[in-house]
Amino acid sequence: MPELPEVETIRRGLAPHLLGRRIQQLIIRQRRLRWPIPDNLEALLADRLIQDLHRRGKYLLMTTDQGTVLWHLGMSGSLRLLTRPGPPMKHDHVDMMLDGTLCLRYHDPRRFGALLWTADPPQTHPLLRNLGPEPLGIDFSGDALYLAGKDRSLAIKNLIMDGRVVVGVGNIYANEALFIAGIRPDRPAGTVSRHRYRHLADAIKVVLNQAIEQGGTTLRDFVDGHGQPGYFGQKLRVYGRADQPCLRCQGTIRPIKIGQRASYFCPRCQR
DNA sequence: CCCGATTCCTGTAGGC
DNA sequence: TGCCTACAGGAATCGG
Repeated sequence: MPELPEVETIRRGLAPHLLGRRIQQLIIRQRRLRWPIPDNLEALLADRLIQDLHRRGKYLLMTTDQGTVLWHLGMSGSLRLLTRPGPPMKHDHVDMMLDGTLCLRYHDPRRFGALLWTADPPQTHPLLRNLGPEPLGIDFSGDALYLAGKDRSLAIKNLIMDGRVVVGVGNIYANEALFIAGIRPDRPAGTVSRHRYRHLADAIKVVLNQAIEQGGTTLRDFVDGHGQPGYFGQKLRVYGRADQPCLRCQGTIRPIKIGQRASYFCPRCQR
């Protein structure tokens, strides 16, 4: 499931190969993703020059000479750079043909991803306009989290997974960050002190940076732009470790559902 | 405004 | 072996 570290890993891997190249042709085999791929995207992208590859939250932003491609990988999407593409497999929905035989191929079994276009500054696009700060940027802090969470009853885990509060933190890293910070994931956001919010903000930064260093987390099918898995899965402290010993106190990691989502925590270390 | 439930989708795993 | 069901989840949207 691509969260911020996985998208950043893809971005870093692809950028050197894409920058300065021209899109020869876009081949779309399935337009129905989270939102339909725009009807005229083939025409809009033909002959466009790729000038930059950015990330905003979990969105990959491909800047061209006439506008920006917004790419979201949903939960099962992958982008692979292929030097000589073979015949498309099932769920290979889009091929972006670059100079020569180079091909950027989008694969997404569950089709929760999106491929959109804007000619305007991307930050004004409806999907990006209301996004909160980047967790690894200077606008994000424990104080910012505290302000977003005070007087609110929702679970702290849901607060940090809300893209309007902070972007890029999905289910896996929310669980990990709350373990590092020693906060129960189901604790009402309004009951967390400013001091503990500072710890939490630090924990989010730590876990995301560690995951980026490891090339992301491959639970089942995540691969980077060159088809390589990430290795942070071996370093997960609580996620998916129900009934296993806590790495800190040897107590037992407990699974709970929070807002229909799988959550894991150590009842002794997290309060 | 706030917050929980619902929705999209398909591969995988577990029960029988 | 095959059929069925439950489950996984990012994030917009709906309903109370």
